[in-house]
Amino acid sequence: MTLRLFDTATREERDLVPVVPGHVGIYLCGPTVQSSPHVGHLRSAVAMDVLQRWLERSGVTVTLVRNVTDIDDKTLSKAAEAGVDWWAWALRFEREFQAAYAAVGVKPPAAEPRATGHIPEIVALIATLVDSGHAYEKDGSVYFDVHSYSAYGSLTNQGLDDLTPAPDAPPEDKRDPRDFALWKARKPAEPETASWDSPWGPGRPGWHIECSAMARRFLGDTFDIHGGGLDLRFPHHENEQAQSRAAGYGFAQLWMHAAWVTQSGSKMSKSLGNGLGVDEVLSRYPAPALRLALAQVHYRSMLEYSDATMDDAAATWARLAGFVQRASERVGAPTDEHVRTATLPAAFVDAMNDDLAVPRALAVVHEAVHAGNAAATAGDADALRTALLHVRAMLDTLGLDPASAMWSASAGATSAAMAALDSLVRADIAARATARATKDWATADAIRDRLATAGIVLEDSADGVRWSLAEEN
RNA sequence: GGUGGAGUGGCCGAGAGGCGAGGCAGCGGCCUGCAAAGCCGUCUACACGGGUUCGAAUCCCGUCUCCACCUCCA
Repeated sequence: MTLRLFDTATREERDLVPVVPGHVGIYLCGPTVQSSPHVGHLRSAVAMDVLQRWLERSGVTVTLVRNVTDIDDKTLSKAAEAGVDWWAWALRFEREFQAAYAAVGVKPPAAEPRATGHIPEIVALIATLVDSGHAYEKDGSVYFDVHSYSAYGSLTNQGLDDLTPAPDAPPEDKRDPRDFALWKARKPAEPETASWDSPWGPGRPGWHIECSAMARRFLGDTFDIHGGGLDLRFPHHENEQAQSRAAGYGFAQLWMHAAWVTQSGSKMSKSLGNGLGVDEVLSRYPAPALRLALAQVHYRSMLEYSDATMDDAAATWARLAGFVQRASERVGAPTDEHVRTATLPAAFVDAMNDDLAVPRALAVVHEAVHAGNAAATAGDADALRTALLHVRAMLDTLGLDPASAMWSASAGATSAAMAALDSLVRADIAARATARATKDWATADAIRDRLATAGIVLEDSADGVRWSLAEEN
């Protein structure tokens, strides 16, 4: 198998050639936990989760590290405003982010390191840069000297002269306005708990250096893939790469960047204040529909978010889940082992290997669903069984198998509760059948309506009446 | 100003020189007491202007519009 991925650094698709055969190390820039997660935050995480699942399906061992930036200027200022300890503020939102990732089926990363938990590695890396002349200390802060590293700008295809410093940027004590902070000296107004000892005095790490240090700690000097949102390319990723390579490490071999989630054409962002909360969306739509909405547009394309986006995704999800359920009732569900090891349709494999072309892959899924439905209509059990297996196997690799433990409609209910509910619903179905037999449509419809109000959907079919829990939350 | 991305049918969204991806919605039919689901059939495209070619949504030139990064941002 050859997986081709678009490398943002070289701006071309490249074969993924792991540093260690059979193993892929991925570093994903996680959240700065200073406010609640919005839908846009989930995009890069879902994209990387799809990548991880696809690699694992191909027999590759994946180590995915997603950091938590638990200290920065805004965390300190917002916590101070709220009168809360900064570390409590950070942890509160860290939990919210974890819950949001989990809600849309993102696998927990192999490691989820916090910046504040890796001060020794950060200090050591800064010391290396100071010793080799790539960084300098000034009044207790340490800055990276962009002139000392000739490849600075290579990640984003920019020369030093192209970079125009913000006109209103404070002069600080830097040799060049483009130099960036590795270590920030403690300011008198900041709490003591927000500073650590260092060879340059008390202070805290700059944003970029923490990722360089943690990536090396968990993935080694050279690793395979570094990912994040498109907005992190510059300055964050450019700076990370400059630090790590200036220090002598190979760092990331390939860069992946996920595009925006937009609303009315504008990027969702904290600073614009137009971020749509994950909780709000999940209160209105099933979680797998949100995952589907986020995954079904290619990860490098803008994703315009609106109610229509979610309505479409919810309808698509209902169609997929409905097919899997009906088909399973008819020909039996394949075992999980069978689903995980099934041979995938070639068109699906080709699409996924072509820079994770999920939209194309989903088209193959839809074609299989259609083939399955047609087989069901024609009474071809073998063809239906094959379609069901293919559909579930493909959706499994996307983290969207409706019959998986995570997404099955009754996942939150115990089997005892479902059995009890079943006996009650069966009684109503029997009563309705009696009414229908005497063409008492009013009574029959009243029973169906009452169940619908309770969130139970009845469907008449050639095989009899089936009931299911409504998908809507 | 520098760097990068995008304009496809009513909507979403793939594709990237010749076989009209797929989904949603619409229309006609089948099934059905009705509904739901499903099946069969079907309409509507490639921002604009030139050019290359037997043939262009796809390549080339130009134009317009939009978005992002260059300051914290997934």
